[in-house]
Amino acid sequence: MGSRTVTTQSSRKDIIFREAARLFREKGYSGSTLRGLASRSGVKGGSIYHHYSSKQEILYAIMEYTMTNLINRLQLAIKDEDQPLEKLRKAIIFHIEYHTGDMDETYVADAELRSLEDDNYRKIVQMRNDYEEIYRNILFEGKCAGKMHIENIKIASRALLQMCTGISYWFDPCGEQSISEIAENYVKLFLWGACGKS
Amino acid sequence: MGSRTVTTQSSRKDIIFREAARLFREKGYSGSTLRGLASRSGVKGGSIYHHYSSKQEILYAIMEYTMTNLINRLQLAIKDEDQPLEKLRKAIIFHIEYHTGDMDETYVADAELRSLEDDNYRKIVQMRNDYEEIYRNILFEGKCAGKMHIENIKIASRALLQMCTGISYWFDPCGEQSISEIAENYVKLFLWGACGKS
DNA sequence: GTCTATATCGGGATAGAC
DNA sequence: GTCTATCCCGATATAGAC
Repeated sequence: MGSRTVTTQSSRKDIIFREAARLFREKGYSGSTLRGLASRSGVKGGSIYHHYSSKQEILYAIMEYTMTNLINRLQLAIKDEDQPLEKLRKAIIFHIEYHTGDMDETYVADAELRSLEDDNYRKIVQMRNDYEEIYRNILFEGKCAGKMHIENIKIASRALLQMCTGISYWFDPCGEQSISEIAENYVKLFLWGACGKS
Repeated sequence: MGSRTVTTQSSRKDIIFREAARLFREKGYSGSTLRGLASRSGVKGGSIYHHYSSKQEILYAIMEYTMTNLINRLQLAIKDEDQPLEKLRKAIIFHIEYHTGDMDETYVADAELRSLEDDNYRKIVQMRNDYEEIYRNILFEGKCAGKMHIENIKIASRALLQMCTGISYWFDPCGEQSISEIAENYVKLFLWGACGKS
């Protein structure tokens, strides 16, 4: 997204981007129409094509932007931490905070893989794998250091991420629980389980 | 689904039902066409309407059938078990086995809520809530009995179900790991966490 | 119960004026 | 940079023959 460094103004392209994420989240990619997107963005149908060359390009832009952000910021969030348990904790919290902060984009990035055309599909799958690999590495380090007892790292990392990503399916920013409460709850749940130390 | 009690033959309606679940899973409800469904089912487009009155009715049939099955069979799976931990174990295993056995139907039931029209939507949301409530009750019993240390039951039950449902997003029936291996792995993970007893 | 033919509508995308 | 007008296609659904 071409966010300006100084001004607080959103360009029309930014608005279309944001509204597309919201619309795709609500109705799915196939269920969304460019006329509907135009209407929410305050323009008429044809004007979309001044900013994007196709519907598919909008979807790809959302997913590429989201995955790039996820990977870069996750690396930033854990780079100063050596202790595996603490590293995992920071990674989990980052994932949850990003997924509850940019809920529309992350939901789309998570749910609309099947709507990508071949080339786009390959690129995003690759990025998703890169992201997950960071979590697998953390679990692997923790296991080697004897801090975690994980039988199968692939399974555990998937379970962890799915459990955390799922928060954005029901999280209500106006609800009673704050993000950090929920996040800490998930960290404990994954580290110590339902029967572990309270 | 009108499954016969004796014969092994699938009626055409059953075939359409099954192929619809497969198609909706691959392309999403909005992304699927009745022509495509007809083609996979071995009939021409118009013939679908002899069995179902609309595309929406097919989607609802899949979701209603799946949710009914889930609720009934879950109750059956845990009805003879009093011990909370063992009850939870059986419930988790049931959920995973059903979700990996009828992958297409359960995926659709999980992902296509937004494609349901108002009345259908309300009914399925109600059923989904009934299903989740059974899990919440198990966690509640376990907590009261002092067997589980769960801060927030709503959060924990959602985390659990999302983590388990997610298996059907990547599970490969031809892969190396068997369902029961994966299921036991998940049970351990949820009960004891990544740092608990191995 | 399945077919062919068709009505009707709404979608993505383009062209050219302002 | 946005608009209006339009092209073209494919979608759901219906009607009536076989």
